[in-house]
Amino acid sequence: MDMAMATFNSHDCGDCPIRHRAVCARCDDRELDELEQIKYYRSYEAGQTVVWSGDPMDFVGSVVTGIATLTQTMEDGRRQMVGLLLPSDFVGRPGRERAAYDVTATTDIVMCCFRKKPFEEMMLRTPHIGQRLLEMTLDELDAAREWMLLLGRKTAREKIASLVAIIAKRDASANGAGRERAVTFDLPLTREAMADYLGLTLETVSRQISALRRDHVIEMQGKRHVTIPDMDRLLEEAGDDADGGMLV
Amino acid sequence: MDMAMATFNSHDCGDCPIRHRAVCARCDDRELDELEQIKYYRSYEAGQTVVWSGDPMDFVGSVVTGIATLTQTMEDGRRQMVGLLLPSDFVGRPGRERAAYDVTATTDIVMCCFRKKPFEEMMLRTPHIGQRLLEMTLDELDAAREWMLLLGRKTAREKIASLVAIIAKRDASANGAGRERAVTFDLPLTREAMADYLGLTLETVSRQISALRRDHVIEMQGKRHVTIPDMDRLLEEAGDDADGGMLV
DNA sequence: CGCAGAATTGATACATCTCAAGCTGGGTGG
DNA sequence: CCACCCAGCTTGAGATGTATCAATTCTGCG
Repeated sequence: MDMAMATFNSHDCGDCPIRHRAVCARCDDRELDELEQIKYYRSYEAGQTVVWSGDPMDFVGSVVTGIATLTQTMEDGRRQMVGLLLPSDFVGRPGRERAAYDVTATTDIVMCCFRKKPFEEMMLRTPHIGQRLLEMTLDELDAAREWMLLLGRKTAREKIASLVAIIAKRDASANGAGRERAVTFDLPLTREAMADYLGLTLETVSRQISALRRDHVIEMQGKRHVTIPDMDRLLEEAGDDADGGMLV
Repeated sequence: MDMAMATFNSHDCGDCPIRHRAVCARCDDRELDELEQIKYYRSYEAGQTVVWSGDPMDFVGSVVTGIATLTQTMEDGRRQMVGLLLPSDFVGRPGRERAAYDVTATTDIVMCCFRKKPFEEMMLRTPHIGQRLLEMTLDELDAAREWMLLLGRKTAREKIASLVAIIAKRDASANGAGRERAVTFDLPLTREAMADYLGLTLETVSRQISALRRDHVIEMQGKRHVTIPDMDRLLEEAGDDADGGMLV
């Protein structure tokens, strides 16, 4: 808890790091005040389960810091990650009683939660929230569809390259860096989580990472820290068009 | 065109077959009047492309009758279907200039289109539209995530069984039938389209259909008409829990 | 009737999975 | 402080499911 809160101590929406990107992005000061009435923070340590699929869920909320995942599990244990939740991403569905997926913290996380009932009522009165949520949901749907192409049609090597590219891109946009020079960052996922993301086994993930390393598409310092010497080369390996499929 | 319009001749929202399910579902009479101002119908024949990915798109709209697909294509030609559009499903994204996917009619279809600019303006004034669109988008996101599990973790046999189950379920709900007795319906997709849906080759699709037929999980009259003697058996083969993963 | 697109079936190749054996590095208790 | 331990990771060898290439067989239609 202390670890997770270390980088985030404020309870004031005004200096919230995700103020301009989360579900509250379009809210004016009055609306923010109202949201503050029903909000509270919760922290989870890396590895903890936030909610189990099928469990009742009496809140919705936003990831403030850290990374969480949405996964689906079949009866025999096969697992597929279906969402990667980064800061500002929304968890839960207004109008739904129970969680549809397992939500797991992969790093320490802080969430900004709203009690579901009051939030739903406020949504009806406050178009700004619904509008922003629609926008975010459409973005998620696009991401899910890109992911479907990856799962259905890409080779293991392309899958790994794609995942690395996605994380690199997110990091670049978070840190405001351009594409001009070598990018470096940490993989926030274990090999097993990557396998669940990509529809592979963890052994195949490991092998393909080794192969990309051998071919100098990526460089690694330790098991988690990655350097991309040539982003265009990586995107080529990912099978995306050179511009990374950006939809303006 | 005539074929497609045969089952739908009205231009009055009042007797529209998707009135209660489409993006206009929550609209009152006044709002419907306003929508009628900016709406027009278009028909496409089976096989026709409605829009190409990347092309400018100056309308949004709903499928009224027939079935269309959303597909993504890689540079080397690999294709993955990322959406199956049934009557009442929405096409296009408010705020987006260009189509993100290829939209193709797989049967003759009729679409109810709205000019994009006026529709966007009306959305800002009319919470009912945005609310319904949010609901529909969240449903699509759930469907996309179920599909991701299929693409990432299911075997070819399970994929085919799942697809048949999905179509059977939709048909049952359209025709109001319960689960009690044998269901029969037409596959609205070619083997190739099924392959694109499932992330398989068309040969594998064909082989697995033959296998399910041999094992009496499905029965077929001709190449398209299917009978399900035992729905629970089919769901078992699909790898879903017995209740089909219904989220109430 | 015969052609063309759609579907089936067969033989083989190959990518990924499975099972199994080590490796590595950071934390812990003796 | 060091040896051990253990989770996470890597690598290997062999099995297997699906893709690929190729040949027929259907089926609807001009």
